[in-house]
Amino acid sequence: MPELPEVETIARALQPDLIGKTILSAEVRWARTLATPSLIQFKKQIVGQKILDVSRRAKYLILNLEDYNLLIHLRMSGDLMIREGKIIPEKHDRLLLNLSDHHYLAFNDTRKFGRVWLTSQPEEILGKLGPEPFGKVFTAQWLFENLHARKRSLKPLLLDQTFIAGLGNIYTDECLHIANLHPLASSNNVTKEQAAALHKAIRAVLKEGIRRNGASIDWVYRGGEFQNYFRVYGRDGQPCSVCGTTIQKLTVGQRGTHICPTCQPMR
DNA sequence: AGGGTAACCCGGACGC
DNA sequence: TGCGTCCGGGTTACCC
Repeated sequence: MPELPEVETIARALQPDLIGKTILSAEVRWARTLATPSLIQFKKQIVGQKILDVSRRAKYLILNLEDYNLLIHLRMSGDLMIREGKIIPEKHDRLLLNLSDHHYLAFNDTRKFGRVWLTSQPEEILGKLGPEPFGKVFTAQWLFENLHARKRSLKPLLLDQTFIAGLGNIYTDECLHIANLHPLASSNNVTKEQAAALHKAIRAVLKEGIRRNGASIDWVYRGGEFQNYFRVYGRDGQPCSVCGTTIQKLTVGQRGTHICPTCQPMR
Protein backbone atom coordinates (compact mmCIF):
# COMPACT_ATOMS: atom_id res chain seq x y z
CA MET A 1 0.00 0.00 0.00
CA PRO A 2 2.15 2.65 1.27
CA GLU A 3 4.20 5.37 -0.16
CA LEU A 4 5.14 8.41 1.86
CA PRO A 5 1.65 9.96 2.16
CA GLU A 6 0.06 6.69 3.27
CA VAL A 7 2.75 6.04 5.89
CA GLU A 8 2.46 9.63 7.07
CA THR A 9 -1.30 9.23 7.42
CA ILE A 10 -0.91 6.00 9.39
CA ALA A 11 1.74 7.51 11.65
CA ARG A 12 -0.49 10.44 12.49
CA ALA A 13 -3.49 8.22 13.13
CA LEU A 14 -1.54 5.93 15.45
CA GLN A 15 0.09 8.62 17.58
CA PRO A 16 -2.74 9.17 20.10
CA ASP A 17 -3.32 5.42 20.43
CA LEU A 18 0.32 4.46 20.98
CA ILE A 19 2.24 7.26 22.65
CA GLY A 20 2.63 6.66 26.36
CA LYS A 21 1.49 3.03 26.21
CA THR A 22 3.66 0.14 27.34
CA ILE A 23 4.08 -3.07 25.32
CA LEU A 24 3.02 -5.91 27.63
CA SER A 25 3.57 -8.84 25.29
CA ALA A 26 4.28 -9.71 21.67
CA GLU A 27 2.87 -12.44 19.48
CA VAL A 28 4.68 -13.20 16.23
CA ARG A 29 2.55 -15.19 13.82
CA TRP A 30 4.88 -15.11 10.80
CA ALA A 31 8.49 -15.41 11.84
CA ARG A 32 9.99 -13.78 8.74
CA THR A 33 8.22 -10.56 9.64
CA LEU A 34 11.10 -10.04 12.06
CA ALA A 35 14.02 -8.76 10.02
CA THR A 36 15.98 -8.61 13.27
CA PRO A 37 16.56 -9.88 15.91
CA SER A 38 15.64 -13.50 16.68
CA LEU A 39 12.19 -14.24 18.04
CA ILE A 40 13.48 -14.91 21.56
CA GLN A 41 15.56 -11.75 21.60
CA PHE A 42 12.71 -9.75 20.12
CA LYS A 43 10.24 -10.67 22.84
CA LYS A 44 12.78 -10.26 25.59
CA GLN A 45 13.73 -6.80 24.38
CA ILE A 46 10.33 -5.36 23.49
CA VAL A 47 8.27 -6.46 26.48
CA GLY A 48 8.02 -3.70 29.06
CA GLN A 49 9.11 -0.97 26.63
CA LYS A 50 7.10 2.23 26.71
CA ILE A 51 6.27 3.92 23.40
CA LEU A 52 7.63 7.45 23.57
CA ASP A 53 6.89 8.65 20.07
CA VAL A 54 5.54 7.59 16.67
CA SER A 55 7.09 9.08 13.55
CA ARG A 56 8.05 8.38 9.95
CA ARG A 57 11.23 8.37 7.89
CA ALA A 58 10.65 7.73 4.19
CA LYS A 59 8.30 4.73 4.10
CA TYR A 60 9.39 3.46 7.51
CA LEU A 61 7.19 3.92 10.55
CA ILE A 62 9.22 4.45 13.69
CA LEU A 63 8.05 3.57 17.17
CA ASN A 64 10.51 5.26 19.48
CA LEU A 65 10.75 3.02 22.55
CA GLU A 66 12.71 3.63 25.73
CA ASP A 67 15.72 1.52 24.75
CA TYR A 68 15.07 0.70 21.08
CA ASN A 69 13.42 1.82 17.90
CA LEU A 70 10.85 -0.43 16.29
CA LEU A 71 11.01 0.22 12.55
CA ILE A 72 8.07 -1.02 10.52
CA HIS A 73 8.05 -1.24 6.72
CA LEU A 74 4.65 -2.14 5.26
CA ARG A 75 5.98 -2.92 1.78
CA MET A 76 3.17 -3.82 -0.62
CA SER A 77 0.25 -4.97 1.49
CA GLY A 78 0.99 -4.22 5.14
CA ASP A 79 -1.38 -2.38 7.42
CA LEU A 80 -1.46 -1.42 11.07
CA MET A 81 -4.54 -1.24 13.23
CA ILE A 82 -5.48 -0.80 16.85
CA ARG A 83 -8.02 -3.25 18.22
CA GLU A 84 -9.72 -3.34 21.57
CA GLY A 85 -9.78 -6.09 24.18
CA LYS A 86 -8.18 -9.51 24.25
CA ILE A 87 -6.13 -10.50 21.23
CA ILE A 88 -8.19 -12.24 18.57
CA PRO A 89 -5.93 -12.81 15.55
CA GLU A 90 -7.44 -12.12 12.15
CA LYS A 91 -6.45 -13.59 8.83
CA HIS A 92 -3.01 -12.35 7.72
CA ASP A 93 -2.07 -10.91 11.12
CA ARG A 94 1.72 -11.23 11.33
CA LEU A 95 2.63 -9.43 14.55
CA LEU A 96 0.50 -8.46 17.55
CA LEU A 97 1.64 -6.14 20.32
CA ASN A 98 -0.43 -6.13 23.50
CA LEU A 99 -0.64 -2.64 24.99
CA SER A 100 -1.16 -1.45 28.52
CA ASP A 101 -4.61 0.02 27.90
CA HIS A 102 -6.56 -3.10 26.86
CA HIS A 103 -5.87 -2.48 23.20
CA TYR A 104 -3.39 -4.13 20.89
CA LEU A 105 -1.54 -3.16 17.76
CA ALA A 106 -1.99 -5.57 14.86
CA PHE A 107 0.39 -5.71 11.91
CA ASN A 108 -1.64 -7.32 9.16
CA ASP A 109 0.09 -8.14 5.88
CA THR A 110 -1.53 -10.26 3.18
CA ARG A 111 1.56 -10.72 1.06
CA LYS A 112 4.06 -11.26 3.87
CA PHE A 113 6.47 -8.72 2.38
CA GLY A 114 6.41 -6.34 5.33
CA ARG A 115 9.25 -6.35 7.86
CA VAL A 116 9.98 -4.97 11.32
CA TRP A 117 13.34 -4.20 12.88
CA LEU A 118 13.91 -3.80 16.61
CA THR A 119 17.17 -1.98 16.98
CA SER A 120 19.10 0.48 19.08
CA GLN A 121 20.98 1.53 15.94
CA PRO A 122 18.23 2.72 13.54
CA GLU A 123 20.76 4.60 11.44
CA GLU A 124 22.12 1.28 10.23
CA ILE A 125 18.86 0.88 8.35
CA LEU A 126 17.73 4.46 7.80
CA GLY A 127 21.16 5.86 7.04
CA LYS A 128 21.17 4.65 3.43
CA LEU A 129 18.05 6.61 2.57
CA GLY A 130 18.14 9.70 0.42
CA PRO A 131 16.75 13.05 1.57
CA GLU A 132 13.20 13.56 2.74
CA PRO A 133 11.14 15.34 0.05
CA PHE A 134 10.02 17.94 2.59
CA GLY A 135 13.41 18.31 4.25
CA LYS A 136 15.93 21.13 3.95
CA VAL A 137 18.41 19.16 1.86
CA PHE A 138 15.95 18.54 -0.94
CA THR A 139 16.01 21.77 -2.94
CA ALA A 140 15.59 22.37 -6.67
CA GLN A 141 19.33 23.00 -6.88
CA TRP A 142 20.11 19.75 -5.04
CA LEU A 143 17.83 17.87 -7.42
CA PHE A 144 19.40 19.41 -10.51
CA GLU A 145 22.94 18.65 -9.35
CA ASN A 146 22.16 15.10 -8.30
CA LEU A 147 20.21 14.30 -11.47
CA HIS A 148 23.33 15.31 -13.37
CA ALA A 149 25.59 13.30 -11.09
CA ARG A 150 23.86 10.19 -12.44
CA LYS A 151 22.91 8.93 -15.84
CA ARG A 152 19.73 7.02 -15.24
CA SER A 153 16.16 6.98 -16.48
CA LEU A 154 14.09 9.34 -14.38
CA LYS A 155 11.51 6.92 -13.11
CA PRO A 156 13.83 4.21 -11.74
CA LEU A 157 15.96 6.95 -10.20
CA LEU A 158 13.00 8.56 -8.43
CA LEU A 159 11.96 5.14 -7.15
CA ASP A 160 15.46 4.57 -5.78
CA GLN A 161 15.10 5.21 -2.05
CA THR A 162 18.79 6.02 -1.72
CA PHE A 163 18.34 8.86 -4.20
CA ILE A 164 15.20 10.40 -2.71
CA ALA A 165 13.16 8.70 -0.03
CA GLY A 166 9.42 8.16 -0.04
CA LEU A 167 8.26 8.03 -3.64
CA GLY A 168 6.62 4.86 -4.93
CA ASN A 169 5.06 3.87 -8.22
CA ILE A 170 1.93 6.00 -8.01
CA TYR A 171 3.41 9.30 -6.90
CA THR A 172 6.34 8.94 -9.30
CA ASP A 173 4.00 8.63 -12.28
CA GLU A 174 1.96 11.56 -11.00
CA CYS A 175 4.87 13.92 -10.44
CA LEU A 176 6.50 13.12 -13.80
CA HIS A 177 3.24 14.02 -15.51
CA ILE A 178 2.94 17.30 -13.62
CA ALA A 179 6.54 18.16 -14.51
CA ASN A 180 6.03 17.18 -18.19
CA LEU A 181 8.89 14.70 -18.05
CA HIS A 182 9.07 11.29 -19.70
CA PRO A 183 9.88 8.43 -17.29
CA LEU A 184 12.62 7.18 -19.63
CA ALA A 185 14.28 10.58 -20.02
CA SER A 186 17.88 10.48 -18.89
CA SER A 187 18.55 12.26 -15.61
CA ASN A 188 21.66 14.05 -16.85
CA ASN A 189 19.72 15.70 -19.68
CA VAL A 190 17.19 17.44 -17.46
CA THR A 191 17.46 21.21 -17.66
CA LYS A 192 17.57 23.46 -14.64
CA GLU A 193 14.01 24.58 -15.35
CA GLN A 194 12.81 20.97 -15.64
CA ALA A 195 14.54 20.05 -12.38
CA ALA A 196 12.81 22.95 -10.66
CA ALA A 197 9.46 21.84 -12.08
CA LEU A 198 10.08 18.28 -10.93
CA HIS A 199 11.06 19.44 -7.45
CA LYS A 200 7.87 21.46 -7.22
CA ALA A 201 5.79 18.57 -8.58
CA ILE A 202 7.21 16.06 -6.10
CA ARG A 203 6.34 18.24 -3.15
CA ALA A 204 2.94 19.18 -4.55
CA VAL A 205 1.81 15.65 -5.28
CA LEU A 206 3.01 14.26 -1.94
CA LYS A 207 1.34 17.14 -0.15
CA GLU A 208 -1.88 16.50 -2.00
CA GLY A 209 -1.65 12.81 -1.13
CA ILE A 210 -1.23 13.63 2.55
CA ARG A 211 -4.06 16.14 2.44
CA ARG A 212 -6.35 13.44 1.04
CA ASN A 213 -5.14 10.89 3.61
CA GLY A 214 -3.31 8.82 1.03
CA ALA A 215 -4.59 6.64 -1.77
CA SER A 216 -6.75 3.55 -1.29
CA ILE A 217 -6.06 0.99 -4.00
CA ASP A 218 -7.61 -2.42 -4.49
CA TRP A 219 -8.53 -4.15 -1.26
CA VAL A 220 -5.53 -2.80 0.61
CA TYR A 221 -5.59 0.35 2.71
CA ARG A 222 -8.61 2.29 3.74
CA GLY A 223 -9.61 5.82 4.35
CA GLY A 224 -7.69 7.78 1.75
CA GLU A 225 -9.27 9.35 -1.29
CA PHE A 226 -6.32 10.44 -3.42
CA GLN A 227 -7.10 7.62 -5.85
CA ASN A 228 -10.02 9.74 -7.07
CA TYR A 229 -7.64 12.46 -8.20
CA PHE A 230 -4.96 10.56 -10.11
CA ARG A 231 -3.82 12.35 -13.25
CA VAL A 232 -2.28 9.35 -14.98
CA TYR A 233 -1.85 6.41 -12.60
CA GLY A 234 -4.29 3.63 -13.52
CA ARG A 235 -5.95 5.88 -16.11
CA ASP A 236 -4.61 4.25 -19.29
CA GLY A 237 -7.17 4.53 -22.07
CA GLN A 238 -8.73 7.62 -20.51
CA PRO A 239 -8.12 11.22 -21.62
CA CYS A 240 -5.40 13.38 -20.08
CA SER A 241 -7.05 16.05 -17.93
CA VAL A 242 -4.65 18.65 -19.34
CA CYS A 243 -4.71 18.02 -23.10
CA GLY A 244 -7.20 15.21 -23.76
CA THR A 245 -4.67 12.79 -25.24
CA THR A 246 -5.28 9.15 -24.33
CA ILE A 247 -3.16 8.06 -21.37
CA GLN A 248 -0.81 5.22 -22.25
CA LYS A 249 0.57 2.44 -20.10
CA LEU A 250 4.08 1.13 -20.56
CA THR A 251 6.56 -0.87 -18.52
CA VAL A 252 9.63 0.81 -17.09
CA GLY A 253 11.95 -1.20 -14.88
CA GLN A 254 9.34 -3.90 -14.35
CA ARG A 255 6.82 -1.34 -13.13
CA GLY A 256 3.55 -0.37 -14.74
CA THR A 257 4.02 3.22 -15.89
CA HIS A 258 1.39 5.72 -17.02
CA ILE A 259 2.06 8.73 -19.20
CA CYS A 260 0.41 11.30 -21.38
CA PRO A 261 2.44 11.07 -24.60
CA THR A 262 1.66 14.71 -25.42
CA CYS A 263 2.46 16.24 -22.03
CA GLN A 264 5.49 14.00 -21.52
CA PRO A 265 7.34 13.81 -24.83
CA MET A 266 10.53 11.74 -25.02
CA ARG A 267 13.05 14.27 -26.22
C1' DA B 1 27.35 2.49 -13.07
C1' DG B 2 23.22 1.20 -14.99
C1' DG B 3 19.93 -2.10 -16.90
C1' DG B 4 17.50 -6.33 -16.75
C1' DT B 5 15.58 -10.25 -14.26
C1' DA B 6 13.98 -13.17 -10.65
C1' DA B 7 12.48 -13.61 -6.12
C1' DC B 8 9.76 -12.87 -1.98
C1' DC B 9 4.01 -13.68 -1.33
C1' DC B 10 -1.06 -13.55 -1.81
C1' DG B 11 -5.58 -12.69 -3.72
C1' DG B 12 -8.33 -10.30 -7.12
C1' DA B 13 -9.40 -9.78 -12.04
C1' DC B 14 -9.84 -11.65 -16.33
C1' DG B 15 -10.10 -15.07 -20.14
C1' DC B 16 -11.76 -19.40 -21.63
C1' DT C 1 -18.58 -22.72 -11.86
C1' DG C 2 -13.85 -23.87 -12.30
C1' DC C 3 -9.16 -23.39 -13.79
C1' DG C 4 -5.17 -21.11 -15.54
C1' DT C 5 -2.74 -16.80 -16.12
C1' DC C 6 -1.53 -12.25 -15.19
C1' DC C 7 -0.92 -8.40 -12.20
C1' DG C 8 0.93 -5.54 -8.37
C1' DG C 9 1.35 0.27 -3.56
C1' DG C 10 8.25 -2.44 -2.59
C1' DT C 11 12.86 -3.91 -2.25
C1' DT C 12 16.85 -6.88 -2.81
C1' DA C 13 20.25 -9.95 -4.94
C1' DC C 14 22.55 -11.17 -8.79
C1' DC C 15 24.08 -11.12 -13.54
C1' DC C 16 25.85 -8.80 -17.77
